[in-house]
Amino acid sequence: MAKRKPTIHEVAHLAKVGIGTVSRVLNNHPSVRPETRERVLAAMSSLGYSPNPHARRVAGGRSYTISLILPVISTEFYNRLLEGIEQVLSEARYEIALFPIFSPPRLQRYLESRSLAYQTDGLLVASQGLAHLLPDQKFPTERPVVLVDAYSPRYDSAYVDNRLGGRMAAQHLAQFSGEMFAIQMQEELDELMRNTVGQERVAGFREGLRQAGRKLPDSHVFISRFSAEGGRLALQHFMRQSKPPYNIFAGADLLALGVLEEAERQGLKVGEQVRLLGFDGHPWTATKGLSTLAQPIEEMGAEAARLLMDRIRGYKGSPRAKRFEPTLIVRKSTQPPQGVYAD
Amino acid sequence: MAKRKPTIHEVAHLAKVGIGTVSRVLNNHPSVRPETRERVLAAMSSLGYSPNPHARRVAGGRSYTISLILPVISTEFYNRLLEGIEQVLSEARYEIALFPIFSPPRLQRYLESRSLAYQTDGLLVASQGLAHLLPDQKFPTERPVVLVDAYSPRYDSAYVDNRLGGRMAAQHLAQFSGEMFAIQMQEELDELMRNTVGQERVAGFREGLRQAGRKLPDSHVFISRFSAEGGRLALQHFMRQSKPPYNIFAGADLLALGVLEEAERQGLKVGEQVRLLGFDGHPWTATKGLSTLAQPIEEMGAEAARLLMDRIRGYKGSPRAKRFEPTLIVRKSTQPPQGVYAD
DNA sequence: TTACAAAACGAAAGCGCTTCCATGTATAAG
DNA sequence: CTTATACATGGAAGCGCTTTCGTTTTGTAA
Repeated sequence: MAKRKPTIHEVAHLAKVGIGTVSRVLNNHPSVRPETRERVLAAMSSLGYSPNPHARRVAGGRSYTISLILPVISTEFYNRLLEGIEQVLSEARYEIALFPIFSPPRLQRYLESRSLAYQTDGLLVASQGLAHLLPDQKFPTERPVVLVDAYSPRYDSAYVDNRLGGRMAAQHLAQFSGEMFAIQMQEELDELMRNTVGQERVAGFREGLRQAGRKLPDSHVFISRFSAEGGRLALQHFMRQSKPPYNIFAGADLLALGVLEEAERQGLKVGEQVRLLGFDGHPWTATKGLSTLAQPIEEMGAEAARLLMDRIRGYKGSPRAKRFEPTLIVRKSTQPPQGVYAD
Repeated sequence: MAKRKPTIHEVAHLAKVGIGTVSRVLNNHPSVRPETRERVLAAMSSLGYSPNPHARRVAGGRSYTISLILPVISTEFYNRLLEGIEQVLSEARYEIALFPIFSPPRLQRYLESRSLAYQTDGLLVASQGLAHLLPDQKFPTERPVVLVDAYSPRYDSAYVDNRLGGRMAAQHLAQFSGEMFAIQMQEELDELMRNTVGQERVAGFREGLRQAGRKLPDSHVFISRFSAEGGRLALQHFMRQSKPPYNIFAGADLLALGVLEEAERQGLKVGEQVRLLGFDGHPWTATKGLSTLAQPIEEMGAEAARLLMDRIRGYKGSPRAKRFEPTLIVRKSTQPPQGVYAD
């Protein structure tokens, strides 16, 4: 028999206070004297107390949980996003329930009124173009909804300016001689992932190149699924049409990784015959010497969480959008003329 | 203002019964007269009532939720698995909380005592080799644990015999002339995904080929990440070493898909110059004419859910293992001598 | 020191359920 | 027709919290 968990009453008794005070300590209510709070905290840790979240939910009339709806790809991106979200929400003693979208019917079920997603106090939606799937492009819920890594005029959103990222890539790569190439990622899961991210980045890239007076023929854009192997195929494809040097803007670090692998296999020197710029700024790019456009993923997640908490706390204004910009990090894959590239 | 949700009291009042009876109807308690039950059910639907799960949890002392811990790959597989699990659990009025393992530290956090995963009534773990990460190879929880798509002597498990699948593949492909090849999938996420599935399938394949007196040189095994593009690279690799026909056992349908794509690109006729056998039995293999070893994924999920429910209901016996076998489905990618392959 | 507002606190009243116990009703046995 | 037994039911108690309300304590100004 597992010994029963201690309750708020035992803590109150041990700390010689009422249960109301214990609850106030739990919820960071201001009117508790510091020394009382200390005493309560001490009692808690000596008993190994942790509050029963279910009781909290029924008493509070809220679930103290939010739903995060996200696609099942790009592990690393979503891991970082979650990191940022969690940080903000845990301060508010909120939990996150994850809803990976495995398929369109499943999304529908998530949004049905009996499901867990529906029982939460708010929705964080991290899927581009998800709204397109829904009637009226609106989520069928009374609860607040915030988009993250996506933009819509109907909802609060926190997103990165991918188009700008593309232009920054162009600006950076334009310094080099040789032809320009791009790898555009394309998600496959039918409508669900009507992800415009890949398009936007490459569109920005194209735009930037035009401004710089450089060309990007359609045949120099390789459309790839989101995998390292896609990057390898892309480089093979480019090698079939042109001679080095190749200036390649990979729509994502993972694609760039594949290019690195294939370049090594083909004996091409990265930084000279292959100049390569990724997108995402994942930690491992540092050790690989990969230049990249770093996205402030964690901050974006944190901001989205804040927007949602504001709504949950009753904020009623019109939708707010928080736009983030990527940061260029230059490493040896785009062997810079000198140090960090300056604007 | 959203109108307050109806409670059990309103239902009781409308149906002219006590709240106890309503609760009994909710929980399928046997001692409710059919006509009373009807009346209560009618009242519920006329009020649009649905029970408050949080209240249920605090009153019942259980969370009526189980955790499903799963890797972030192979969407399709886990979608189907979830389908099977859901079916069983929803009958028992249980919810599923999903915990995708984005990274090892995150797994640790999931298992920490304050987290949601810990608050649930049981764990369903769908990750090969996950246990290896943990001290003593045991999950740090008092709650029942059931493995799905994985086996361990310490826990109840439901799994598919991958080795057998490999042998079946060998038996099937051995009818053809030409050299043998295999694509072995390998997960990348460090320890986390120490997934032996790919190995087992290929090991079984090798074993079966040996019994059939056929060879599988090491150089004919291409180790690939889990992506369609991996399959394309594999075929390129095989083409560099040998001439057609190629008899290829792809460790997964997704890899086989890549082989199909590359074969078309290279102008190789599938079923003649390239004989290809997948693994998984995903629905789309039918339209692609891909032969495959179908796994009873949904059934496996359902069975795992049943094992877990048994434990939650108090079953105390020693670990039970439920083994499933794949089924060979022959299509035109392994142009059969005649109809369906018979044992 | 007294007077009074503000801050800190204890305890009671819920939150919406499950479960238990007492009561009532129908059926079987005597 | 009576007594025993099972089944059906209503309602109170209780799950562990939050929140409100009223009381006590503290701090501050007179």
